[in-house]
Amino acid sequence: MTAGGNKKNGSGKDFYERVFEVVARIPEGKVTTYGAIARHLGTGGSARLVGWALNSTLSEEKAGTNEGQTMLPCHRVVNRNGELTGKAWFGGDVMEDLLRSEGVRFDPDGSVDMSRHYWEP
DNA sequence: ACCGTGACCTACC
DNA sequence: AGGTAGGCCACGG
Repeated sequence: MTAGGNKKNGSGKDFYERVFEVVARIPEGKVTTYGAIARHLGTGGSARLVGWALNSTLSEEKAGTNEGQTMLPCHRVVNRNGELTGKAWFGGDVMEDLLRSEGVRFDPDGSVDMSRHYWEP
């Protein structure tokens, strides 16, 4: 984790907070894409930052900073292809199970039905 | 201040 | 139609 395992506390939560808000606003049974979020934030072409932001936020959550409601439904965030990219980060099939629990339909390939569950900020 | 990395996306060949 | 390459912004060291 040269640059992945970050832990910025104090200043620099600008981007993370923004992503957190958007992702937290995702309705149940709906999924959005990194690019859409990035574009909404203004980062536009830097969709990777969104995923990175989630990673950082997750780090905080894991650290125990989740005083209020630090539940970031990263499982509702997928790539442009509808694939659960961060599935590995979740720890196996937790992501898929969560989405399925919400009523999300999965394609035979294992991707989410963007046509029915695509939500845009 | 620069380089390297990152859960991506778009464009060109 | 498929594959490859580059780009974008942000953060750590």
